[in-house]
Amino acid sequence: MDIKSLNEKQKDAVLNVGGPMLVFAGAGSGKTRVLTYKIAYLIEEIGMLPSNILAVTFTNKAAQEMKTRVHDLVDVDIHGITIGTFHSIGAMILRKEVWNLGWDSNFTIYDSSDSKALVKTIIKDLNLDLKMYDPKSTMIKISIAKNSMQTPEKLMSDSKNINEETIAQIYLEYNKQLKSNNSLDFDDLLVKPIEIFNSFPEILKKYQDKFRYILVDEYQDTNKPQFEFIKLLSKLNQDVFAVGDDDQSIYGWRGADISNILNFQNTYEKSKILKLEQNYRSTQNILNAAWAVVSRNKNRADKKLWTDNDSGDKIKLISAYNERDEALRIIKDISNIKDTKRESYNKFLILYRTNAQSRAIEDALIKNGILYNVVGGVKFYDRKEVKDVLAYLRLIINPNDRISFDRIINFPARGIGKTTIDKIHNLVDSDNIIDGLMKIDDLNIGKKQTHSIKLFCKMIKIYSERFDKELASIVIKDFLDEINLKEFYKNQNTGEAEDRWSNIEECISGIVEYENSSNNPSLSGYLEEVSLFTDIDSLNDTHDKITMMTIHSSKGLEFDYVYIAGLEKGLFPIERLFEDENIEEERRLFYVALTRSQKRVVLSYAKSRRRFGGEPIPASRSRFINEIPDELLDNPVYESFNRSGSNYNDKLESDCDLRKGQVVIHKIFGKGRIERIDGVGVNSKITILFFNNTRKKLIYKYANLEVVK
DNA sequence: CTAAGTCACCTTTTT
DNA sequence: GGTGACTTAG
Repeated sequence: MDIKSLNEKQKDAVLNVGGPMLVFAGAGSGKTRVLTYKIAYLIEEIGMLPSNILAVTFTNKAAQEMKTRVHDLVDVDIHGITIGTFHSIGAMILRKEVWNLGWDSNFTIYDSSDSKALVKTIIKDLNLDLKMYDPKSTMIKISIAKNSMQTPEKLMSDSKNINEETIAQIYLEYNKQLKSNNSLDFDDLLVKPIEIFNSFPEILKKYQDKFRYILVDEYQDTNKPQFEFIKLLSKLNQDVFAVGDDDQSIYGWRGADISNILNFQNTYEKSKILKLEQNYRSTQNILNAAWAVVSRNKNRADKKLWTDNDSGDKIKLISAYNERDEALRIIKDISNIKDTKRESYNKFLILYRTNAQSRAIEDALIKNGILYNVVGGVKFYDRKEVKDVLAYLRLIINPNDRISFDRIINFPARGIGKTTIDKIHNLVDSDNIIDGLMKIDDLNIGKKQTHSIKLFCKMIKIYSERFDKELASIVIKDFLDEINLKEFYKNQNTGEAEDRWSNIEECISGIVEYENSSNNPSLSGYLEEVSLFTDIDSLNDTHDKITMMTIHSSKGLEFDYVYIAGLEKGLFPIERLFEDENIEEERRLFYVALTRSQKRVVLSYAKSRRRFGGEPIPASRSRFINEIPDELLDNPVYESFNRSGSNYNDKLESDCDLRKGQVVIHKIFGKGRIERIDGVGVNSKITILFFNNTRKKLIYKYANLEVVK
């Protein structure tokens, strides 16, 4: 490894070993380089075993990248090193140790929709009003309690009224059922390891001895259990290397506590503090703008980024008529830069505050035939059809999992309705629902239903044995054949069903991919990977596509050209209805957005915006625009408004005009051929004969047709 | 019990 | 504009 390529501060951070250390690493200051060099240094120069190193990152993708980069830096085999997210490391520890708390190691990880489903059944079982205790907000309350490490008992004794008491009661029951389902939720992955460490000192000691040196990335976004986890593990050796930037703390709403980083020295006595303040990423103008914004915050550590880079382009402001116009103007600007500077689409990033904003932009990109990549939003593994298949796999691995059982006992339909399912739940008292059902001869339900249930259970049993012995990707195909899933979708004969089946096929290729990339593949390993997978993990910015995502997802990334859309009052900074508005966190979010850019930032806002597909609501520009000094803006007063931007007759639009005879895809009706077009422009009526032999007359601007080339 | 249709709610941000 | 929960006719 070549230490000479680091600047003085970075060298300090890398070479200083022994005792706790906190590095304030500003945006673009070479934080990842420091972390990878530090690990390389520990291994190559200090002689530490890779297996004694623990590195925590914020995403799986970051973990993977870090592994590869360390691998490239050292000559030693780094196979034994542990790099992962808090959640994946928690899951890893729990697979080994959670039997101490009464779970089986094949536990299922519930995502938020599973947790919500479980909360809902509990509210129903307790005969509570679903309006009063709505599953979603109850689940959020439980999650907040877990993340502040409050037990149901504590919540119960602290409760001031019957309402709070009931929440505590639901929480208690929720935990009980998680256990009998042999399942853990996301929060448990952080909290349960701590519970084990506190109850079994010898287990804690084992991990303290294993993880001699601990590195934590994005320390500003740690919450209470994460803070506690690191503190416990490092207690013996006091070798913690934390890297973060309080200005980029944007997960307060999820329990992240900025004081973890601001009070590092109180937690770890005799710790060293270092600041990386040279920015290698952005232009002077971008940094100045970012500074003007973030320096308004009161609750922050004292530091200031500087750069040797050129001043660069000024920040451009786009003022649009509405959200569709905003999208068009952004696309125009991108095409303009692409043509004049000969850039490819993968240099461009479009950011927004809420996922819902992506739709208008996506529509415009599709109409103009520009390829794009959207991160987040409706996630692949959250799609109904994919979740159904995963529920089968989860039940096969873990027959205690009633949430998955409920999901698929009657999918595809096998004559088991609500009444039957209720009876099953009342009759089967063993945690293992499959074994329980096999034992009972008379379920007090119809002959047909009994027969159907027995068949179902036998099938699950048979496949559970097969999955033990054979490769998952092979067994799953047989399994899907057996339940006739392909026919189920094919018989519906709609484009939508066809999409659903192709998603399932994609899911199967995901299993194959997993088996090829993992050195010890198993079905449960696959399921764990899938539960902890986030969209950002699969981001591929080498394709020639524009990338779009929320600002939250963009943390840690960099792009040449960054567009921040929807800078409007109420949208960004977002208006909170019931909570105090956390303007400082919103401002940090804006800071994160600005500092993603290497060359040029464009801010945009619309004068009216539709929400929930309803009527357009007038909007005004965000206060954040005013927080950037005029001299850093290209067009401070905002460009004079003319309607040409919102007309659809410019070059961009004409590229995708429809013609008779073309084959198009409609999201619901599927593929079809255009028979005739009446009228011109966005209001024209298009007659299409769809391939399922239905004929529809659609209006161009609403139909959202995609042309098949 | 099933399938198709209607309705309400939704939108902060995510592991 | 899209999803999931609930309703109603077979």
